[in-house]
Amino acid sequence: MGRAPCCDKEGLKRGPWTPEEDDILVDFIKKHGHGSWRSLPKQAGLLRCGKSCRLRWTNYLRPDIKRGPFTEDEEKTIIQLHGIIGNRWASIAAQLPGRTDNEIKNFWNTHLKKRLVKMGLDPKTHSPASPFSALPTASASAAADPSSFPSTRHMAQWESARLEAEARLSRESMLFSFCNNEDYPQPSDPSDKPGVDVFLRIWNSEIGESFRSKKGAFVKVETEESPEPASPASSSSKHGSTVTATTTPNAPVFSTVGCEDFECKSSVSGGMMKMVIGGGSDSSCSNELEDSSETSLHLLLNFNGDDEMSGFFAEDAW
DNA sequence: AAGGCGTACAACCGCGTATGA
DNA sequence: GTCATACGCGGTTGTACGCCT
Repeated sequence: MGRAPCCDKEGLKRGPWTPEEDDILVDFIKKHGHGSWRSLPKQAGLLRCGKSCRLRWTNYLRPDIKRGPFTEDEEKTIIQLHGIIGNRWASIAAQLPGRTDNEIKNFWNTHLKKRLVKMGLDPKTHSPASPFSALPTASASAAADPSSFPSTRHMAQWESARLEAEARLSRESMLFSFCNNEDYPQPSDPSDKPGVDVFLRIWNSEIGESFRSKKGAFVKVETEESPEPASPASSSSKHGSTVTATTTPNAPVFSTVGCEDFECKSSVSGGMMKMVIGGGSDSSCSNELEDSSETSLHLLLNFNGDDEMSGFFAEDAW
């Protein structure tokens, strides 16, 4: 399929935008909306291609863009989501109102990626780097046993704390949101609702959409109250995988949401939270999903209970 | 003061995909 | 079903800026 050129390059301006160009673009979009980006520059009187206008608007001029440094909560969200879905900046940005994919991508590449590398973690997999990688102090045994690696435990402990809070909040949200899942209320600013159920948000976001679009995908996340560290050897089967973590006792809650050939069940009862996303019978598809989800969750949840998480966000971790 | 170097971020490029004729 | 078009996304580049020597 032939791809149309982005624009007529002749006579069009490139490079940094001037304040005058910004004003023209903002004024035009305020009055007319952006409509077709391709025709916008001509209509607005800008010597730019539509693509450049769209980028300038979405990444810089849009009124709802949040400026300023990333908060710790935003950093945590980025790291967590990146560990799960990788370089899907647009999906990550969808979870951070006011932040653009470009901004998050830049922040990742200039700050967070380096921090992970410095900590001896592979920024792609978030798993401990091999003993042959850049971290000279990482012993072979630590690399072989992620649970013994302090940095991993930092991440894991934070993740567990989130899970605990999310399990608690799930009790309150599941009954209502799953009954009306098409209109699940998204927080305008997640920072207003710290700990809001990430599973529900993910399920109702593009990320969830990507899961739902995989017919036959099957993921099972199970948490149970236990004083013992989660076993690294979680069960894995044709139907999905099981991951365990510590939660607090909860009142029984059970709800189900689904579509034609896909189903998401969740329950919280007597200290056990169980979430099952499933459907179909295509095991090859199932395996594909299991790999990424299981690996990430295993890594994050496989830890001891000591309090070392603060180190990840400590100054010296930069 | 000047040059070198590293960092941060805006902008560009090219590919994948959705949509409509 | 095929093709053309437009848009969105992720990777990469260019450049301004600050710090260090």
